[in-house]
Amino acid sequence: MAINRKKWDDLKEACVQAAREVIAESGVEGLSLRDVARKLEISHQAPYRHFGSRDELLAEIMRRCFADFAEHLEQSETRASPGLDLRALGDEYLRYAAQKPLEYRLMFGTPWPEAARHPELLQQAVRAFDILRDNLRRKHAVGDAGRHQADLDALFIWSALHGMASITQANVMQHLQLAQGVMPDFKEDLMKKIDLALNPQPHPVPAVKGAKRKARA
Amino acid sequence: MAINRKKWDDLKEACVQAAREVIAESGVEGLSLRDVARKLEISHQAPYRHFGSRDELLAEIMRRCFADFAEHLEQSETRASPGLDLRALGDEYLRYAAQKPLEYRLMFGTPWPEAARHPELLQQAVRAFDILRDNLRRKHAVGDAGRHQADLDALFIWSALHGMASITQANVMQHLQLAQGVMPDFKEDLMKKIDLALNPQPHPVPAVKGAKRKARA
DNA sequence: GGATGGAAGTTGACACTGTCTACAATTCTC
DNA sequence: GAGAATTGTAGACAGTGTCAACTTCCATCC
Repeated sequence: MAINRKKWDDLKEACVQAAREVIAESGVEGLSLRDVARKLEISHQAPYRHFGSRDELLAEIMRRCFADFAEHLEQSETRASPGLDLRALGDEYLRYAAQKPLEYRLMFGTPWPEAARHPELLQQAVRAFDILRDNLRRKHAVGDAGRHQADLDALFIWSALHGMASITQANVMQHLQLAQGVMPDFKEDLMKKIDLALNPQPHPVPAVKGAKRKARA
Repeated sequence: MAINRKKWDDLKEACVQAAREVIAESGVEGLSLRDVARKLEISHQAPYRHFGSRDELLAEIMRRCFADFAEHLEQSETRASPGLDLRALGDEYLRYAAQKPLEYRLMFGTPWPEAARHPELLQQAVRAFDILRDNLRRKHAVGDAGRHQADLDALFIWSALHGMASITQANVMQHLQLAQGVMPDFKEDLMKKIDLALNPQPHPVPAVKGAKRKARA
């Protein structure tokens, strides 16, 4: 039993691994179950013993990406000193998107394969969002008003971060003829503006490159 | 000559139109040149006389979407009273995304078909961004520093707007168990935060729905 | 006028895909 | 070991994008 179970897991695992390689080589659109089978030197129907369809394989890969993503975010949070955790969270979000563009595109740029039919996928995705939301809830008063504001803040941060991540990856930025030095400052400036939006300053502060402000407790 | 030319344009135009219908019915992924041909009751190879490949047809549709999008943004700008133009621009951006989700997804959610090979597509996309950028340049000092800041502001606004648009369309929001009334407030709150980030307040102002402030000259 | 050349549209083929069905082999259970 | 269930294979089907050869048509030139 154990042996059989192991073999089964092996091939399923191998399929996922091979599929990720195919995606890395040819993109999500280029993923084909037959490519996966060829890579593993098995018949073109073997993967169907473990995944009912191409979409199911894709959903499994996406689920793992979200789990991996959420883990990264969680780690960054526990590493950061208190008060800087939001900043660290944003850094980690953007670092992940920059370092694993294919995974990021897979999670946020691919039409979801019938989300309702893949609850585990959904669960991991919500988990990632909850890390951000829980963080913000700690900064707001308890009660309905606090939760309301925390959710709005979370959606705003997510919007800005996701917007930047996908714009950066769209490789259209090179054609915008941006002023000298804008691209390297993009991230820092965006973080600063998020901070400003969440913590309106009593006194206007001139924008200084690299300037960071601590989030209020 | 004129007749011939017209016939040619007719079929090319009809292909684009039919393709947009197919996309509206089955999504970008479901677009097939053979579907287009069937819809027009022509042979499956006829569209190839006008578009070298499926990607080329897609690029043409995307180009038109961007042109249409840019036109909408421009109109909103000329309609708005001065000082409110940025606000109107953001409103129009989000309205367009909400009312034409397929077009928006096509422009910003589809992997571009080799951007370098479709300069007209790129040109229309940059045109849309330039509307936002030109608007911001008017609010900043002339010179390198002003251009630098205007570009950063434009990228930030674009990030936030695009982030919100794609998050809203991802139909994942329904599963986030957001607090009561968060979704209807999402847009207004995001706009307010963009404003706060761009125009830091000398004195903290309580958030009032619909409050608008004039941008600094 | 008629010949001619090129463009537009058609037909047929090829390789590829996802997925269904029928079959063989392997492994677990009794 | 016999039977049953799981796992893998082989073949087929409809669908796709795209190449090549063919027909049809129309504008141009003699």
